[in-house]
Amino acid sequence: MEQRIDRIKKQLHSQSYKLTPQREATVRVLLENEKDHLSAEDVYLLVKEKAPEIGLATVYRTLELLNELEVVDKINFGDGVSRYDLRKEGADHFHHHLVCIECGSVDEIQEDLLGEVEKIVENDWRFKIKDHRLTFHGICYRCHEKQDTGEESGSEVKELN
Amino acid sequence: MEQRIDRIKKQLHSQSYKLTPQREATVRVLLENEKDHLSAEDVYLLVKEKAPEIGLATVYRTLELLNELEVVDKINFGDGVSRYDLRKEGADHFHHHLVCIECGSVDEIQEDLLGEVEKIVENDWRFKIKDHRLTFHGICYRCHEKQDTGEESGSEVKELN
DNA sequence: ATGATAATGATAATAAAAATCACTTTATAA
DNA sequence: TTATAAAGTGATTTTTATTATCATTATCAT
Ligand SMILES: [Mn+2]
Ligand SMILES: [Mn+2]
Ligand SMILES: [Zn+2]
Ligand SMILES: [Zn+2]
Repeated sequence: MEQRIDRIKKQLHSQSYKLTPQREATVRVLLENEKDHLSAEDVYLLVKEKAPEIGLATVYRTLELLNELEVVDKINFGDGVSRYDLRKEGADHFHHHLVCIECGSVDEIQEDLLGEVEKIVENDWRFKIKDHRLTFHGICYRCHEKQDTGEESGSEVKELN
Repeated sequence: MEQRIDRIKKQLHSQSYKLTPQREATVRVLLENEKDHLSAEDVYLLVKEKAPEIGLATVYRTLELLNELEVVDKINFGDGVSRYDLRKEGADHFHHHLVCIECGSVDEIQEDLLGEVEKIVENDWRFKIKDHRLTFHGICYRCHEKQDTGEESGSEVKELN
């Protein structure tokens, strides 16, 4: 955790940005919620708990900055807000997502899986890939099991797409 | 074209929706711009040319309806607006996209390419895939060539992500 | 210290999408 | 047909995520 923050600090410095208290608080929230997919508003509310003086604009600016530095990836699941996803350190590809249309859960796939596909795209379409977004929509394993037992779904998720 | 509209008409009727003149005009615009990725506003402006009395709200409602019927797919390239993409008839998967970070062009890949990947996801994550979104960000072949000759990019595209 | 620059927070502005509502068109049934 | 309900429309307002503005504060280099 501390080491991770230190490396982000260095990364900021290398582009002559500073790790201000507000930025650090924001980064900490992201690290502490690594598995989640927080919106700017989500981040704002969480940061406020430890740094109540922070402004929403600063959170937006920080997230934008972290996105430029490729510390976070900005992603849109089609529910009307951008979400910010901490990029795994050293990962050379953005991980993939499984969005459950039943319960709204978002699971992650860290495995690349696209190696062959990307080769084909680069060769056949002469397209130099810099990044990708891959999201599957479907039914997660939890909802499969629930359906078997006829249990309730218990979620309040905005309709996707 | 006419046959396609007829099939969409039947599809609407099968769910007891009507193909009103406004809906037909909207569908025609989508068909005539099949290769583009129009926003609701884009569609509105184009429909107005042939049906000037149409309202923006109706266009939004029609696009939402066509999305439910899986006639169009709603997609977000990270530039702040939803775009509507006519689904190829009989296609059982949503096609993929190549977004050029240099010139903003969006090219399409109709080939599936994900067969093996989806098998792995369904087996290893026990996730029943219903749909997917795959977008590559990078440099298109046109911009590659331009870079060789040092030519100008000539685009005014909102920053992606 | 001093002046320059970067960063912040409050607030206003922007704009895409959704909601509202009066009105019109279409379907249904007496 | 007539009337009654339902579906659809267009103008408009409302919502809300994000961006822009701007005065103030913190940081850095001389
Ligand atoms: Mn993720
Ligand atoms: Mn497309
Ligand atoms: Zn689920
Ligand atoms: Zn290009």
